[in-house]
Amino acid sequence: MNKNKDVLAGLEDTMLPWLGRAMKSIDFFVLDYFHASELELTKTQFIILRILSKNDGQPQQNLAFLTNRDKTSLTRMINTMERKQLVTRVQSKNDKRINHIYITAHGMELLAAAAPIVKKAVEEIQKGISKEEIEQTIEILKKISKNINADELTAPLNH
Amino acid sequence: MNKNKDVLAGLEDTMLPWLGRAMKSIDFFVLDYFHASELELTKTQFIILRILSKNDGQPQQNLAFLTNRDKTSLTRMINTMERKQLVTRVQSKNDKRINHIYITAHGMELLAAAAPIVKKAVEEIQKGISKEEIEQTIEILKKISKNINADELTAPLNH
DNA sequence: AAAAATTAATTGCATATACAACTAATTTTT
DNA sequence: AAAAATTAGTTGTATATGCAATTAATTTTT
Repeated sequence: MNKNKDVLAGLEDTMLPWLGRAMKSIDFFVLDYFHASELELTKTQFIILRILSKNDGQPQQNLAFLTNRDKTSLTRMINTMERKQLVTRVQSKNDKRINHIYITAHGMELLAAAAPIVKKAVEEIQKGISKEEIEQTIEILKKISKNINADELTAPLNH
Repeated sequence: MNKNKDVLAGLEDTMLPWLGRAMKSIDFFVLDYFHASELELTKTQFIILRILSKNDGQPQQNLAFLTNRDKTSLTRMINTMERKQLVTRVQSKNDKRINHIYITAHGMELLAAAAPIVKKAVEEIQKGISKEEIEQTIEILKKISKNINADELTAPLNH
């Protein structure tokens, strides 16, 4: 019975491992759902398209911030998505360093096709959980994000 | 105001995007914590070591199941971890197809070093959230995983 | 006992992600 | 105006992940 084992046992009473497991399950589930629907989109691509549908023409770095991703990760995401004609890069005329990212018609189509599939997946995921429970859980999740972001302000990051 | 936009707006009232954001924040946070402590471990490696510390000598496929990973992903995780001398593969004598995975002394050391760091990170993450709220949230997360797994039984997967 | 089916693990190919170092463009200092 | 600092994006290198197809070993059928 070592000290190490004690700490790790206590971990099961925290949200961390359960969040990890739930997220992992959800990732598989959504991936399967997309796959089964023969939807040529990944979860990340869906997230980026969704942001663009609300805020089109964002600079890459902004998009990285909005989707909580490292800018290098976003660069390569946009490479992939441009190759698949989901988005286009447009260099800014005012500042040649900046690429504005726009969703294409094809991107909008796939996003529209994804919407009902995501909606159905969410129904499955939330089955048997009351509206109040959902609201409470969302509040807790927001608190977690706030805790972390408040902490990061002391040591600003690159992403 | 198109149909697509409606569905996606409703998404914000579900747990899905908030879970995604919280998890993404946590991943960055834990990564930073490990990095700042100069701990030569990734989150995934930590998870696998933790399982092994409780259930040493698992066949790879079992380990994939226990950590909710695709078996090909696990094969490569074990490649990396074996290279770093965190674990060892031992071929079963009864069944030559099976590799049993054992944690090494070095692996145990790093796991022990990680434990207090993880503990501290969890404290930050859960700051200002009551014990009751934590318990309730864990129950919801369990329900989510159960919903998904119940669903997958109808179409068994490879992982 | 031989053939067929199943199983555990691996490899090929593709996506996603992050840190460090870099390039090119712009802004701030001096 | 020239030098220094900052900023947006890219590239190199590394980890992590999944599906499809493959290999090798074992079990089930015939």
